[in-house]
Amino acid sequence: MHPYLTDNKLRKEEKLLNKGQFDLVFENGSSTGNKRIVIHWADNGLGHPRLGLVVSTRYGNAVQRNRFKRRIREIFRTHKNEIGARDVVVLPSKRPEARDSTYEELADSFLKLLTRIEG
RNA sequence: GCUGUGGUCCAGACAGUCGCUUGCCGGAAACGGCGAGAGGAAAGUCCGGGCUCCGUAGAGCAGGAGGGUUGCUAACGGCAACCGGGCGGGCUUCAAGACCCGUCCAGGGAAAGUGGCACAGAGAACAGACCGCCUGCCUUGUGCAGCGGGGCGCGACGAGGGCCCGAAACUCGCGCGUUCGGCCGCGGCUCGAAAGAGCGCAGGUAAGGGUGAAAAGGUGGGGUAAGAGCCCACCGCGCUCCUGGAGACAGGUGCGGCACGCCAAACCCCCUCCGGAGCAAGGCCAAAUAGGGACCAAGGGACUGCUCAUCCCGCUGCGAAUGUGUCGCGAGAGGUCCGGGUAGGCUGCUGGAGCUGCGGGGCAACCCGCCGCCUAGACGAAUGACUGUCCGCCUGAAAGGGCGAACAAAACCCGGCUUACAGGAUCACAAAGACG
RNA sequence: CGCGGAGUUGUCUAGCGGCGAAGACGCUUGCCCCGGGAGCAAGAGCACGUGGGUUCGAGUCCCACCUCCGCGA
Repeated sequence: MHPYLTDNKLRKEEKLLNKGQFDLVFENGSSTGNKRIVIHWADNGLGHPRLGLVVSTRYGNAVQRNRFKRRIREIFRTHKNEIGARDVVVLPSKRPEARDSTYEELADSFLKLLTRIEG
């Protein structure tokens, strides 16, 4: 068991921090999504998952974009030992439902997509 | 009291759990403990500054910005007070002006130059005679009034038309009003085959009609052939002088009979201001690789504009028994240090034109003094999730249920402006004048 | 952070301060054809991003705002 999986923290090492790390996921990984969020993932061989977030300005203003990122971060933090050793990049869907989703709806979507990835 | 306008303030509160960024403390580290952690607009990036680097003798040209006055300010296109003007209202009055109240104003210059003023109208910027009015002349030229048509304007009008409804334009009709002028007829004359053309001439006159956004001062009186600032009074306007004011300006005397239409958010002129770039500025530390320089080690030369490559001599190793010389073969071509500098890291980075309270100055904007306080500093970029109590709002008869992120998030820092915003608190004003 | 440009019918563009805002494509109807396309003819079409201001008069000039596109570090 990797030590990062024994707690509920979210360190800087558990995030994607530069363009190279993002590009690896987009070029070598797979993707799936529903009407609220889209997930790209790829195995990273580190023994723990890492999270990346991409939210374009088309999603909304700065407050709405930050709120989306914080909620996804919270969901990732509380479920990170169910994801496996993967890099995961989460984007909001372009569908209008994505814009005013509640925290429960986002968490529900994320966990459903997670089972699809495991399968 | 209601309502409206403007200013100021708040932007649910408290407690807890799991997390995020950061300061201090402990620790070798992992990590732990204690504390701090978005806004009134942080936004738009529309102005102005600080700060940093670069440039710079001084001045000007070009370009850009501003524009009543005085003040405030680090500065401003900001703010305050005042001045002037427009609009609306009140009072007085026949009506206005003056006076009072509210509100708005990018509010220098059109007597420096250039340019524009469509349509209508006779004439539109050293104006202009269409009708009318007046005078004179002749070859005496639609007599006057009216009615109708046509034209034009108006209409909670009708029909058509019309994007779903319903308007507008447009067409037709109806009604009302209006029309300088034969634009036409009732209704003429001359010329001409007809179509059609014409139906006094020369002057004066800017009062009247009519067009227009605007017609070249207004009202009243005198005057005249009719008229006219032609003359006079008042008002307006311009100029001189005097007085008051810090000034914009205001008041007054005198003069001028009117010159100076409007547009500078048209070119332009005048005055004032502006060197450029921006924290990805700038500074410090500084890997790998490549390249530069110096010294040491053996390097030097030829070729070439220079470099590489190539060639020659030399060095080092091996071989020809050995030494000197000579010949052959092969290999090596490095080490140390220095500076620039990329990735990366650190810094700039938050204590400041700072905030609070009290006192003082000023009509105010704002300024001065003293006490106290420290209040975000991230960099794929920190505030999220959940629970409870109270509070507010919505719904409901109640119990209960729902909502509480409305707008919108620092990115070097300030001062403004502009724009967005659920709801709440609070203060000021609402007059002049009249009535009770 | 610093800048630039553009918003005019369904689409793409014109448009001296004075209009019923113009053109092409598209659309509708008719002719032609067995039918379609092309061609010819006729026709319809309430488009000046929003709000103020200057002016007698604004699509045009000025100011503020909104939206979109683009550039530099």
